[in-house]
Order: sequence, then C-alpha cells, then structure tokens
Amino acid sequence: MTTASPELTRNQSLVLETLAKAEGPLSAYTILDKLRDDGFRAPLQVYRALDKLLGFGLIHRLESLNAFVACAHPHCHAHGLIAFAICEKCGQVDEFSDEVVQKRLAGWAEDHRFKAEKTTIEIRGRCANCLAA
Amino acid sequence: MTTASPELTRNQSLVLETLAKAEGPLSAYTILDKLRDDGFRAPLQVYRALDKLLGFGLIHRLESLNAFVACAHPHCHAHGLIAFAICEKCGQVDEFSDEVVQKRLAGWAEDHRFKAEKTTIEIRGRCANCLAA
DNA sequence: TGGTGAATGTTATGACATAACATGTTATTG
DNA sequence: CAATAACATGTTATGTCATAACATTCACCA
Ligand SMILES: [Zn+2]
Ligand SMILES: [Zn+2]
Ligand SMILES: [Zn+2]
Ligand SMILES: [Zn+2]
Repeated sequence: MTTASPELTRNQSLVLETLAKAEGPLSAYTILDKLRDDGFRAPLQVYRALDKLLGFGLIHRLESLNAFVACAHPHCHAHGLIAFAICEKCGQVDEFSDEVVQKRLAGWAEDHRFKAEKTTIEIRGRCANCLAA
Repeated sequence: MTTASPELTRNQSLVLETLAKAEGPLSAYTILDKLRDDGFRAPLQVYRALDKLLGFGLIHRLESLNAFVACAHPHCHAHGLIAFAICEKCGQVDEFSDEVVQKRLAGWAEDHRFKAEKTTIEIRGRCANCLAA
C-alpha cells in the first residue's frame, strides 16, 4: 500500500518537520510560507514533497480541509483504515482507527462488489479541551 | 439538523435539477457551464444555491472530489450518518448508511468527549460494473 | 566518463471558493 | 398605499488550492 521510505530528501525533510512541529493541519501554501527562509519559492516544491511523504505514509491529507498533518503513528507503518477527529476551534487532529468500522465498511464493499482503494473518515466538531473552556 | 425546505427558488431548482439529471458528481463550475443558457453568469449564483440545497438536505458535498451530488433519498429527510462509495472510473456514487458504523464513531466521540458536528465517510474505488467490464 | 533516473527550480496556468457591494423581489405592517 | 425588512439575485474582483510544462541539477552506476 505505502511505499517504504528510504531516506528523505532535503525538501521532504523540511516539509515533514514543518508539519510535525505544527499544532494542527497546514495547507500547502502555509507550509510554503514557513519555508521561504529555507529557500522554498514555489508551491510545487511543497506539493512534490507532500506527494512523496503521503506515499511513504508519513503524513495524511485531510480532504475536508484541503490540508495536511504529520502521521501520529509514523512507526506503525501499516495502519489500516484511519479516521480523523478534527476540532474546528483549536485545529487539533486526533488520528485513530477502529476495527469494527473497518470491517463493517469492508463488508459493505464486498456485498456490493465494490473494490475500495482509499477511504476517508473525518469527524469535524469540538474537542474536549475546547468544550471545557 | 437540516432546515425544512419551503419551496425552492428558480436558481435553486435549476441547480438541483442539474445535479439530479447528472450521472455523477458535478463541480460548481461544471454546473455553472450547464446553466449558462438559463442565465447563469457567475460562480456565486451556483454556490449560493448549493449552500441552500445543502441546508435543506437535498444535496451532498463530496469532500474528496470538491463536487456535489443530489441526495439519493431526498425524502427520508433525516438520514443520520451517510457514507459514499465513489467509483473512480465511471463516477457513480452510492449513498448508504450503516447503523453500526454510526454507533461506533459516536462511541469514540463520547469516550473522547468530542462533540461531532459533521462526519464525512467517502470510499473511493471501482464499482461492480466497472470491475466486470 | 557519460548516461540514466530522480529531484529540484521556475513560470505560467487551471480549478475551487468567497468578499464586497449594488439591485431587485416579496411579504409585512403602520 | 408607502415604508420597511428579509431575502434572493447580479456582478466584479479577489483569494485559495493544485498542476502543466520545461529547464536544470544531482546521485548513482555501467
Ligand atoms: Zn497515520
Ligand atoms: Zn479544540
Ligand atoms: Zn442523502
Ligand atoms: Zn464504475
């Protein structure tokens, strides 16, 4: 599914570090701005690095945000179906997976002879901290 | 959750009919092009109608495609959690819901004191027809 | 050493979405 | 019948996300 990662190039490392340091998801253009001082000039420099990092499974794309986050479990490299809980207030993203949900969706696909290639689960709302405040 | 729909305005009806007639999801700009002959000139005319129709629950937005589809069950107006299976080949979209998945995600949210406001589930892949062909 | 493939740099363009403001349309209601 | 309020619409401009196309550089190995 995901390609094994050799070592990262300079651009890939910079982008990954930027995401890893960030509080929440970042858009490609936000990453670009943060990396101007490191010589980044054009969106493609970011998008190309993001593509590779996605392939390595080191980051994820949040479809409902058009943004990217560093993987919360970059070592358990073979995580199956992943879900994201995204706080609309503080931007915090919680990455988790659920066997039951995964099996259930796989069951639906099998019943309908649908060959799933990529599944997106994103829950938008308010996190515990933001609700408490 | 969704507001009750009074009757639709001319623009809203045109946009909804366009989506209902379509084979698959349409982007806002594709809808705009299809409605040029009906007097549509600017993206906002489409986006405003789409916003209302989303509020009425008559259409859905597919986050992973930046596109829109007519609701497959526009009468069962109170559908809970919806999932979409999207064929990458023919564009067909299958809209379904699953009680178990819904309860499971609600359980996660409760456990983590996360207040879910909108949940997206989108499965991309190949439909039965396209796999047979 | 030179040739191959991958990564990078750069410019331009395409695709998706909204801000801001003016105008029109349709009830209420005094 | 105004006056008004609420909503829908039209229009221009701009903002945001993503890729096409092409030139150059780099790392590696025959
Ligand atoms: Zn992950
Ligand atoms: Zn929060
Ligand atoms: Zn529906
Ligand atoms: Zn298909």
